[in-house]
Amino acid sequence: MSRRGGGPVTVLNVAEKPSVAKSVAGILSRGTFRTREGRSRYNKIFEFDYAINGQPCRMLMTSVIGHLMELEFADRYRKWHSCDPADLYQAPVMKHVPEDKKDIKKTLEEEARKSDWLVLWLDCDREGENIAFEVVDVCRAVKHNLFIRRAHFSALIDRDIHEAVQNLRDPNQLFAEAVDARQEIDLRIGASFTRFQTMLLRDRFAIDSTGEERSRVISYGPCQFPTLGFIVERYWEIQAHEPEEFWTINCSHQSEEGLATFNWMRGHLFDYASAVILYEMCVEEPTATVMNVPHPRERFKYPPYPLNTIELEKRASRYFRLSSEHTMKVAEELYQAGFISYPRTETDSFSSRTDLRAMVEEQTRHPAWGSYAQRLLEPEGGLWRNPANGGHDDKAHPPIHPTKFSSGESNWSRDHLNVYELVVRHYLACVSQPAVAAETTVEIDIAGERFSASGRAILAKNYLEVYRFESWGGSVIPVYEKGQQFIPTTLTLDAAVTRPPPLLCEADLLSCMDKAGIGTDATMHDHIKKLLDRGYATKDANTRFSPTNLGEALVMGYDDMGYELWKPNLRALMEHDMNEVSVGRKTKAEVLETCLQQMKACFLDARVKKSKLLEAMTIFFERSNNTDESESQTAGEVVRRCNLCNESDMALRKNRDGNFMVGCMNYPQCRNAVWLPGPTLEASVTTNVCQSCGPGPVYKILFKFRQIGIPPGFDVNHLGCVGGCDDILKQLIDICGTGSRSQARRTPGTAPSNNIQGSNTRQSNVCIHCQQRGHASTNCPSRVPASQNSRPTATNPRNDESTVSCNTCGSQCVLRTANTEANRGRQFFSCPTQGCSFFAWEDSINNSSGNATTGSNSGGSGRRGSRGRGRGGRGGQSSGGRRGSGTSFVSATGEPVSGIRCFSCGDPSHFANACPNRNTSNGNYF
DNA sequence: GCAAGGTC
Repeated sequence: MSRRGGGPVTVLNVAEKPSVAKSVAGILSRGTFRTREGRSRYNKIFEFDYAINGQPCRMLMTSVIGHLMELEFADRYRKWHSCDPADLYQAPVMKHVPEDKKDIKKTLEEEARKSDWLVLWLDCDREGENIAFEVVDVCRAVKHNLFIRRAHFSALIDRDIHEAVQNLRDPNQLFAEAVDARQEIDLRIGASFTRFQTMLLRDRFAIDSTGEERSRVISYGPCQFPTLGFIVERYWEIQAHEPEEFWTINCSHQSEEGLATFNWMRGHLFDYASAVILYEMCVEEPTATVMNVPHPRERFKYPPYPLNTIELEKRASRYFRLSSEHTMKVAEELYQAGFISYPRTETDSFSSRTDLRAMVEEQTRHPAWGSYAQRLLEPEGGLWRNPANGGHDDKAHPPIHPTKFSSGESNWSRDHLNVYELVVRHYLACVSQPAVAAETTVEIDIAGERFSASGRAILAKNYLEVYRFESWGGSVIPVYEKGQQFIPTTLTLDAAVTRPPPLLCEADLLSCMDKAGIGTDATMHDHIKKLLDRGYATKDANTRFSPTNLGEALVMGYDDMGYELWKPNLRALMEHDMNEVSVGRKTKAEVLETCLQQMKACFLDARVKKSKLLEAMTIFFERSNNTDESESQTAGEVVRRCNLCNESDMALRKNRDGNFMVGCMNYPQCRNAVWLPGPTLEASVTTNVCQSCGPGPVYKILFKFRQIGIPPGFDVNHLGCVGGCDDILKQLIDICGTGSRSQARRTPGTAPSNNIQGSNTRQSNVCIHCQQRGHASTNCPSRVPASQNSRPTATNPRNDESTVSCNTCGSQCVLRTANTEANRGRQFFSCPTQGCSFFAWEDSINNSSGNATTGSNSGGSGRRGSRGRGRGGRGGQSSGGRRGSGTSFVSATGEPVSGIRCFSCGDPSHFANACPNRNTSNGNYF
């Protein structure tokens, strides 16, 4: 440590924000500092004496307000028309202090001139380090020989602050450089794409009716676009969803003790015939036998982790429907008034040095939760529990917690009351014991099918008493004894339909951003608000987001170019590079060069492919009158009146990829569309009217298919109807698919479209059998009742193996015999494992090995053929039935068994319960 | 007029 001969040195201390300057001054001076005004009315200067490592110091403590500087292009590049946007990848950039920060700069300059040392108390993260160097630049410019040191602290508590000042270090240049690189990349990419797309699109299209096009900015940013991408992607997922029917057997039992609702342990089946067979067997032998009654098991519901910014925003959105942006505004005001701690924090664990009980003590006076706080402090109550550690620590701020008691201030709005209440109740919940319950599960067997029912008795609510935002329901079921038998009160076969996931709500969006690393805890709400301000998305009353036409068109345009500029990957790569710079594995210059080079190439290519953006916009917007372009849109030939909106005609069209569809001319108001087979080479509307489809007239279309694209047996020429009567068309779509965008963009987990009647999944009440509206598939007039004609279509020769192993769940499948009118005596395999929905008719299994005959071991009834496990192959053979080999099952002798397919998609490599079509993340597919 | 990052 450098010292000057004997006398005190003057030390200028600078914090990132006024509150920290005041706290640090208070701690170091033990509350004896003097305050004077600086040039900025927010940034006071605190003075006190202190000794650093024995060196007497005259301390001056002041602050900035976040970044002091902004990055900007050199003058000549600032006007939008001053240069080609591509030039912005090389244009000189410089940091400057914006007008509203000039007074802070002046204070720093004045105080630095008087000082010998400069000690930097910025937050201990990359941005803080970067701000530190901004402060250094300003101060050194007026005082070249300043001695510069950095204080490292993780919390504004005495021990940390005293330790920090006695262990001053050098500022971390690498951290600051990582931020420099981030700033420069963000600016160059953001400005170039924003200028490009604004100038390209704004004047060409009538984007809004307010006549404000001239001032509209169609911005691009590496955070705002991925955020928009999440919204659009979910919207497309909903558009692409095709409802699929499934069946489940439900059972209930009403006794004097109450009602028990039993769930089928297979869950549900997508195959109607299988479900009916199992159901009919249950109905014919409906006696339920109680298989086991395990002892009640203790269950816990744990309190949440300590509150950080993202959780505060998510919960305020869920509980009070506040926008994240508004929540932060209210929280900031509560913080400024001293009622809650600093609201921008990633930290969700309390330091072991925090006085947790003192904060509870404060709240004991509150009329609503005071008595709970009091009980928390009573040791005999046993309600206290040290808070869990959420695993995040930004090393700068503690979790959000109450800092001052209030039972409501006169100037508080309802939102202030709500946010304060959330912070307090959340804190009290964190230091409470979890809720406890006893759960019992009863399992019954009806005709070989298993059902279960659960009851839950809440033993102690604990934290739920104070955390009114969460609940945990109790339910009571009658007591059963093992072996007990009863006849169910109801036993039904019920149909349901898969539903698309909901639009993203604000909490979902924040989670997506958090997971993908888009924005920081302090800026996420800004990015969301920006999408609304820019007119890229809208938010409904349930805080769910939809893209606007503009938002969807932009994402569609870039997507069609083949770029993932709207996906989070780019930001993730940039973040990764920033980390590399901050640990010294890459230099700032290196990262800037490679990243900007790639982005410039992408920019230039995007400009070449600008027609994709224009085409996407054309789908949603009229051409503006103030352009001289004369790209006319062909109206297409009318095929029929739109059977969805009944307001417009539907016309035959060909999209830019050469795919044909018949779409409503009222698009985008009406999205009714029928996509035609992918291999369609030519299509033209004829004057030939279909005699069976209505409401008429529905004109037939003359197709010419690509010979190479259609299966053998189909003619390249076909006169077809899109009204729903044309089986050939249906088959071709089933086999070859369509050119539908929704199909092309379908997420990997959704089933292919075979809906010839319309891909407009907003109208989801379509019978999946006849594709007509107005009835569910269970009531479909075209359908033969399953009990009369429920045989699967499998035509494979009889299988000679009686036992197969389910490769999905690893269990031995059981050979059973159907006992229903339609299928009496027919044998089938079913997997006994709970939750595994494997079912296969024994006579549909094709095994050419001709081994031992079936049935010889199956006993009189054939219900429970008990065999050795057949998995794993024989001798040196590998298990030919493993997934991926094309056959999922092996016989008892190790031979592969073919002919068993997934009920859902028909793929022989898996069964329905492992079908990727069901395995989507949204939890709404089954 | 453009980005995202600080913060009053």
